Amino acid sequence: MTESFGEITVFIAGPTASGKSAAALALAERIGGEIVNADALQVYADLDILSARPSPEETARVSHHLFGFLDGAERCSAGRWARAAARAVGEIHGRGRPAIVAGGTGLYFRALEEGLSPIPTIPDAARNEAREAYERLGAEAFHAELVARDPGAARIAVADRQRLLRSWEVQAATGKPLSAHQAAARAPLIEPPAARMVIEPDRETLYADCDARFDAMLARGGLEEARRLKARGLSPDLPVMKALGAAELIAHLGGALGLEEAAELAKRNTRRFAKRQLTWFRNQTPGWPRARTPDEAVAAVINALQI
RNA sequence: GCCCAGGUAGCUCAGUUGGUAGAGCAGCGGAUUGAAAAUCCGCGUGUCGGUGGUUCAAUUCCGCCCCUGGGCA
Repeated sequence: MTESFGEITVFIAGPTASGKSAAALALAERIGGEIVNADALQVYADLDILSARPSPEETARVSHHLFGFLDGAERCSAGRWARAAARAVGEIHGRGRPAIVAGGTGLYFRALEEGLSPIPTIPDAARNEAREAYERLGAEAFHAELVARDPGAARIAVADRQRLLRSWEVQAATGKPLSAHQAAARAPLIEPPAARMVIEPDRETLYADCDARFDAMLARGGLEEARRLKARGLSPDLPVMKALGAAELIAHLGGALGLEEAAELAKRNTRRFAKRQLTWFRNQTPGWPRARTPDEAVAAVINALQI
């Protein structure tokens, strides 16, 4: 819209169904920006309807990046996403335009803005070894063994299988404790954002919107999308298989649940997820300004940019 | 109008032989360094329908009233 905005970055974060995409789109049109996805599941090509990806009409209006760019058989990660996002932001700036990073994955924003401790990609062999050891030892002994090698691992809860495995596999692959890696300095992957915003609707509205959106997904063919994903026969461990809605609908297609039941479960799990996101943003991004609606968010960002 | 049954957490209910109450589901708070839509930790949130009475003490017993469901008219 004007030249004055130039090569800046704006973050728009918020829980699922809070209207982030709409806000990002409106803002992009106002300031001539391009949008970069910061949502962990919207990166997968297999999830269009079920991850509420922007429509063709929307992507025709403004350039969108990092949506549906990975096959479901692949595994995204905070590091992988952050590198791709930094590249996308750089390219957008190369065109002299603002980059609007929008999504609901708090860790991704942090990885981009603050960086992650440098740790090499863990080969499958180490991952498998960790899982094998976990099965063999059981959580208790696995945790004890881990702490013996890396006292820093003591803060990981015994029941937190995922972090336990991560810690083990990093040590196995690099010969150095995860906590030592994490003590290393982190470097931001991009220049500091010119504005950051969290859309934080009131709880009742947000939950009602979560429920309504799932019904809309079903109406738009969500069940068919789940059927296609199920037909691929991918490993249930892959992130794409954990998508809210997809997981419940696939369970229904397998005969485990009635459709009504699956829908209720999907809505409930979506509400819980939205709550976890609110907790993250409340406590992990305390300095970011808040808005209750997409419109307020856009207005506040514009205002902040003009000061 | 009369007769039953019931009114306890947001919902469905349990319970207290009188000492102000607890389950499931829903919900709430927190952690978060490459699976993060993941993974994990913590928390009953309550005028026991209302009002009088009996009692040291009533959510519990008694009376009356209100509400809901069923039956009879």
